[in-house]
Amino acid sequence: MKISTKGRYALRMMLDIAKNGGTEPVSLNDVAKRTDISLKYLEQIVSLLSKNGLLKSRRGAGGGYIMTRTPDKYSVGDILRATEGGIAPVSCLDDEVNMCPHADTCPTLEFWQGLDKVISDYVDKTTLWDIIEKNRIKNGQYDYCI
Amino acid sequence: MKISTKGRYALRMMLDIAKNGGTEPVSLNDVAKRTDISLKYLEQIVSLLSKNGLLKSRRGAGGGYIMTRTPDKYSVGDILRATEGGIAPVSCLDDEVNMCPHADTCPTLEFWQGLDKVISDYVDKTTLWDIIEKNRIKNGQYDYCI
DNA sequence: AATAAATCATAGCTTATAACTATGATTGGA
DNA sequence: TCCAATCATAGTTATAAGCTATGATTTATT
Repeated sequence: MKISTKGRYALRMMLDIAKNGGTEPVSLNDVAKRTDISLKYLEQIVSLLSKNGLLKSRRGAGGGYIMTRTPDKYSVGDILRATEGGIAPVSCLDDEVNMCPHADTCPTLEFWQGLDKVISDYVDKTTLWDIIEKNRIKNGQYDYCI
Repeated sequence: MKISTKGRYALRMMLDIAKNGGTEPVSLNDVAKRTDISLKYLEQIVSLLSKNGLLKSRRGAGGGYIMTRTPDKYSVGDILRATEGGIAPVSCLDDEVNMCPHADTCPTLEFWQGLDKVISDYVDKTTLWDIIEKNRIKNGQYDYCI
């Protein structure tokens, strides 16, 4: 029941780009230094984010990544769904492919659906802006544990 | 972000024992047949449940496992915590051992704590009785997908 | 007392996934 | 033409999941 590093690092990265980016693109190299994640691993994760339309890229020198919307328009759910492979607590709720043949009689399915819902509701209502705003107070030096 | 088979099977097993047990112990062999889980794997999982006081055992012929309380006194959270190794979405929230050195400045910690809370609240408020009761209506043949 | 049915304990095994690292191609501004 | 960046894909290593296997111990029944 753990979020993987992909999801956690993606959140770090998006927060970093939200803070340090403006009209100019933010290079992954800079993100890597600030977030303490290897450039090569970030490249893999960022590819998921841009494939899913959360970031757009500019190639070549002076390039980098730019947000496609304002921080309050990104839910953490958007970010986790793009990078984890489905955030449902059981795989049969992730998509039609994993949907089980006897879902209609499974005694525990309803319970798992309920759990999925409280998780989804929570991650969908929290935005990047919320997280940034709450941390504005303790403005100083920070480090991520997760 | 998936619950493992240990947690899911433990829930199946507890439901099975709740339904099929009374004053007499329920043997794992019977549980194995009904739930379609291998006896050997069930033995491992049940050991976690009895270590944590969720079941008590009677050894020898005619033995098996008996519930220590009524189904409405078991939350699904009890069962998952006994069998998964901590249900928090990030390991630094599981226990003091994994607690991170710079938790006081981590910008995302509060978000994860909030997620942990909605999950805990949900699994703690749902009991075995709730699940059994909801399935009493569709009384017939059933199969678990999960 | 012997047998069989059960739990209990621990080790091993096989597969999948996580978490990266490495190599190199492509793009585009200075 | 550099060089700084993204992009694409393959390879590597470590860890954990998901079991299976072996055998000991306990206890009701015959």
